[in-house]
Amino acid sequence: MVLTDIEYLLSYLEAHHVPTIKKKRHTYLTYHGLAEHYTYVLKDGIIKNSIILQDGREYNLSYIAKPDVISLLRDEVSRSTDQPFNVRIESEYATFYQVNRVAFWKYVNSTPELQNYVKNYYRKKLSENILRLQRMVMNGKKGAICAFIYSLVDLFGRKVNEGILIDFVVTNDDIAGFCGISSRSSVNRMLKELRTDGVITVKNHKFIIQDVSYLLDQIAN
Amino acid sequence: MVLTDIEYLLSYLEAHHVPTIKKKRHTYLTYHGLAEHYTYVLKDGIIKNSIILQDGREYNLSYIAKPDVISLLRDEVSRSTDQPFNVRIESEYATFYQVNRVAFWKYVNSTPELQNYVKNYYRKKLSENILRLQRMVMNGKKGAICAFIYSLVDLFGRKVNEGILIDFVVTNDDIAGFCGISSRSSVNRMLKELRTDGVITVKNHKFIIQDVSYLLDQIAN
DNA sequence: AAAAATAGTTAACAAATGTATACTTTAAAT
DNA sequence: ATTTAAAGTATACATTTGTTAACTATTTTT
Repeated sequence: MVLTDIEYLLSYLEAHHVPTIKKKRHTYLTYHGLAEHYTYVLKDGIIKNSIILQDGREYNLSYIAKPDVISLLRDEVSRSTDQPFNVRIESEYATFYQVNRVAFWKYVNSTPELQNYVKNYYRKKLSENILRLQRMVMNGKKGAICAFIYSLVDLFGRKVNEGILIDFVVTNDDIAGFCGISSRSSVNRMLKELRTDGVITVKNHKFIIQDVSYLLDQIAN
Repeated sequence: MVLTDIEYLLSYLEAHHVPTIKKKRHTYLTYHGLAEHYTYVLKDGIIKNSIILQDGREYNLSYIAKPDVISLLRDEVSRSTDQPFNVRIESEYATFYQVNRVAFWKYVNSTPELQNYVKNYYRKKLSENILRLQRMVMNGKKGAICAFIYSLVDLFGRKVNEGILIDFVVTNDDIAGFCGISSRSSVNRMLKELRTDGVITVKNHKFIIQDVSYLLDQIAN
């Protein structure tokens, strides 16, 4: 069996008994701007990347719901050790491999498989980001909400009788932070339209998408 | 003297007498979605990356105004040869090195300096994109215009008596395509506010930025 | 030179989104 | 168990942005 790049990384971390740390829901692993001597690899759990703007608003970048390197963006350049994002735990618990930053990069740069992983990581994120930028720029806020909800399908979607269950609780404020909408009441207004139009329903605070094609129609491509 | 990565690439292309092609203003080098057997490196001139959406609108990604590899995003994966963007020439002429795609990647992958260039390229673009996404998402359209005009300073800015001259003609429709504004008349309305507030003036169809700090104040960070 | 296409400007009105407030419901902390 | 904080909902009104149209100026094509 051939290991994928991330599997290769995880098996290495396991084999070398790299220590893990476990953190509780709604605690922070790292803070935007603070120096950090470790590189973290999410082992299991769900985290959210965000940035707090100068005016206090929270800008949400992404959820990460499966094993991945956290905050790879800046650590490679050795002089800048400040974290690019806040990392908050969104599942009950999340566990992370905690690797010394310098040792991590020494290891990566001496292993072709991992150099490849890093390059692919950057390219994949870049590609995703360009698409997301396009969707955010070329749509209004309602289109942004539709694009965001659609993006949850890949992360948390599960087929059920009524449609696609997003098996993860997302608050209106979270959505506001992802889509650049100014308040939870504006988010609510737009979600209500989606409910009225039979696009989504909410059950135990979780979305069920009943009409995926409606969402896609709202997203410029 | 130590060459930067891009200088290293250019000197290699020169040394190996890689052919160049020259294209006129407002012609296209590549079209989004069309297959392409060459990789292009901008030698000199100014180009614009864009995508035409299904509804006909044009989404502008970036200007490139100095030597750089064009459309690096997808070519590495050998099976997908379709171009990610339109590339249109915006200067009177632009010249490009034209390299066979397969040969280009063979060369890159056998040269540590260029592997490094590619990795840095992805990371730099990713980093820029995350910041641009933040600015586009967390601002209204007027903030988007201010962020866009500010981004022109690095590309085309030149210090003059009255302020910073953006030495390149950008139309209102171009701005609309970069900022996701729906029409040139909306762009004009917002630009007029900036003119009225003494932030910019226009001379020979070129912006002169008189108040950079105003622009920065409009951009959430 | 004439005609056609492209681009800038303004205005009036429509639609989308922001803002503030109040109230209710639910979850978390004491 | 009680209190407090967080989250959802609804409404009214303000502001921003979209839409359309008309007119002018400029550039490009014929």
